[in-house]
Amino acid sequence: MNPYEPHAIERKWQEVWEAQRAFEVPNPAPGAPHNPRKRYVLEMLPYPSGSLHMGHMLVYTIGDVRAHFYRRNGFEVLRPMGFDSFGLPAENAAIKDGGHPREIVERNIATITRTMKTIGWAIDWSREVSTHEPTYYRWTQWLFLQLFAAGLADRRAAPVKWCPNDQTVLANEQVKDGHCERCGALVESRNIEQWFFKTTDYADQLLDFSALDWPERVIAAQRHWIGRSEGAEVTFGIDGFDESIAVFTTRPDTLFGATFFALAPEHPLVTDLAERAENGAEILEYVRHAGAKRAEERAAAVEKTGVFTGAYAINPVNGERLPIWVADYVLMDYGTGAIMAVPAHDERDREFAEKFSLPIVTVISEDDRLVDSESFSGLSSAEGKAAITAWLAEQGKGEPAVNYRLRDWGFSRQRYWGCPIPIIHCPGCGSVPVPDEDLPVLLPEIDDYRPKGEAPLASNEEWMRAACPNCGGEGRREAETMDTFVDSSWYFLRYCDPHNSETAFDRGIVDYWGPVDFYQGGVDHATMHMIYARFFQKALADIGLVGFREPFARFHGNGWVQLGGTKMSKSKGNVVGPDEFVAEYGADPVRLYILFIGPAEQDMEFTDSGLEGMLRFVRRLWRIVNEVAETEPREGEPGALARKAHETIARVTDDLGRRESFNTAISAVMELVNELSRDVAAPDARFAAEAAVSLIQPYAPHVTEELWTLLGHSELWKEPWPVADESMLQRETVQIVLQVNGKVRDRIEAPAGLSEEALIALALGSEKVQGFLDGQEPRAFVVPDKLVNLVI
RNA sequence: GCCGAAGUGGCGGAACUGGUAGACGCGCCGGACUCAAAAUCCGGUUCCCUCCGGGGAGUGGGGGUUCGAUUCCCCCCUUCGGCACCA
Repeated sequence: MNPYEPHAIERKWQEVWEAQRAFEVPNPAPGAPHNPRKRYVLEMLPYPSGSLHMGHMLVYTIGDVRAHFYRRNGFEVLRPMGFDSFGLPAENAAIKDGGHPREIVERNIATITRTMKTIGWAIDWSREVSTHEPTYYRWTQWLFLQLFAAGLADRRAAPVKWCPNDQTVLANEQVKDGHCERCGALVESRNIEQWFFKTTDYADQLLDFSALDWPERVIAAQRHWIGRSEGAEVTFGIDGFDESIAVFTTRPDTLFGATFFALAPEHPLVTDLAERAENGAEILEYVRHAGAKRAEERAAAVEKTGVFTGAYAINPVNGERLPIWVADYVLMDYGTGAIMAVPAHDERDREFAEKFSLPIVTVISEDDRLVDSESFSGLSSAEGKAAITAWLAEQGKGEPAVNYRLRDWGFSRQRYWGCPIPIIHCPGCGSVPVPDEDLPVLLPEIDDYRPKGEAPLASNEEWMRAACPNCGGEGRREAETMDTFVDSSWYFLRYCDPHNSETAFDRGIVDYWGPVDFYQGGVDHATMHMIYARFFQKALADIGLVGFREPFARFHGNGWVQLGGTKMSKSKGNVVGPDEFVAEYGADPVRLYILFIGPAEQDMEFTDSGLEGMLRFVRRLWRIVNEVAETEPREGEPGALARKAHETIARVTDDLGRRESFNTAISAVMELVNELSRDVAAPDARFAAEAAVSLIQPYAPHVTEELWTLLGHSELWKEPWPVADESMLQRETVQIVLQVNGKVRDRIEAPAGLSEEALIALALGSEKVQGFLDGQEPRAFVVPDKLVNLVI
């Protein structure tokens, strides 16, 4: 028997696969219909901002097991790979380590690719793309222009989040707890002109998850992020003035309980009111003070603050005068920036009312009925909402309204390392698209790309000057670049047709492969990438570029891989990559172990001793299969071992297919190997060995390929997935558990398929059972072939 | 505060449809092999009691449904994750 030498074996088979282009898959002929026997297996593409970590090891091994499993089950499997190489992660890494982002990124891509190949993942490398390559971002620009032409992208002034450290605007989605999602700096609010995608146009469509097989936690996160609220927009007059102010409320049923009115400090009416107020200076001082506060501070304020304007709003339902306050707990960028305050039924309004001794009027009773609400009294809260909204509409003082928490996606960045926005600003014609034939707008080389608060490209005067494509006059290029999430919003479409130089992708090819059947990645992208990509897909479908509206039919989130009890992170310096482990143990044991630790969707702890245990298993498998190959089997009928092998085939097939339970499939094969090890000369030992090797192949493709050869076969990766023989799953005898009053008292072997009566008779015949019956006549509950419970 | 996920041996976890709780692995204990060790192999390993036949308890806590509950229902506790002055 040769010793198990993982590195030699792995190199050998990787070379065979590469020479055979084993995992490349051709595109369909033009006009081919959608293929139901295809599987698009995809994992989120990596940022090449460093090397691979154990989280990548997990994600891509999950995808790899799926790719092998479905390929061997006769599906045409598309399993591509690429790099999300533009954007802040790569640029910040470049700034930190010195050098040009392109050099850093391309060096990292080379390193990562090498690692991926030593791990032996079954990737179609012919489809590799990197988002920073002009051949890719040309089409990112082109798709942007399609959305721009469709009115789904525009440039306008709006309140946005600004990271003072990264010196750029951030999308709402990229702010976590008031801090920059990338660098952790406290984020500021600014009102500046920005490029937006109109994600809010798709808010309702994005709330439709009916076609998606996604984990509840991810759907819940998106639903909450989009945050649809139904209610009414109500118009309040202002006593003594012509102006009126609209408010949004989800509780029109509480309108009779409004006791004051509040405006956000940024509300345009505040300056008007301040001019006419005796305490105008005080009001303006409050506004200035509130504006200086960061959003985080404002939210964290322990006490409500505000200032009275001296003006009064008129409650449209009863004509009551409500004092108008300015208060910074009212946000300008939600609803209308003004609220009717109902302290009895809103906690924040109550706090404010208590602080400033404003009245509190209860209008909803304990049993959820309207009280003190004139003719509406007695209605339930739900009825009241409808009735009051209808009445307001009749009077022209309000209408039903819906508000969303979701904001439009601000996607322009004041940074260098990103896809240039292909727009020329012309004093006469406005924002003019760069014509298709002039794409891509290449990202120019510049010396100083560090963030400086305005777009670095703006300092390249030569590049900035461009003729207006419309009038030929002197224009200036858009100097901002796109958020990296734009690049990753369509990469899965480009993978389908990666070398197309005529267009971003051929619709027929994309419709053939799409949507992604299995998407795998971190749930931390639930409210960022996963929303943006859904928006893109829907927009592109409406433009007519694709024929399906959801990019990822199925999604599975994976947990964090922890090492040494703490979450691995660069800042803690405890990141150990797969490279080291693979170099020491070989790829197969690491691949097996990362999936064996526990359920893939849960956080897991990667331990050296656990990995060594897996190495033991692989060596054991090696030894036992070798012994089987070298041993002449005894003559005889297939018996218990063959049955165990068929049971294992059934279990592993179910685990990898329906259940997506990758850890238990390994356990099942271990059981089979344990059984086989007890008798390598059994008549069915060879069958059991072949089953074990074949079933574990998706996890450990190298060692199983070698063992498969040893067993006298070839090319296991092409071998059809084994099928369990149903007749072998039927046992002739079964173990019957005998219970008395629900407690196990005996276990007996009995022929399978006995009637209830026969089983009861057997149970009563057990001496142990008799001892617990005290001679009484029991009632019996029977689970055929399994259990008899006798109750006295 | 709201939403989501989860609590099972010393540890990671298994038990899929209400039917043998603890598969598989780590760790630990014992044995074989060895001059010895490592490696490997074999056996044991939820806890408590035991006259060694066995008996009792047990899946975060409390209640309920059921012949029977890790699994279903109600209440509570804890941990992790998302969102959070969103009217």
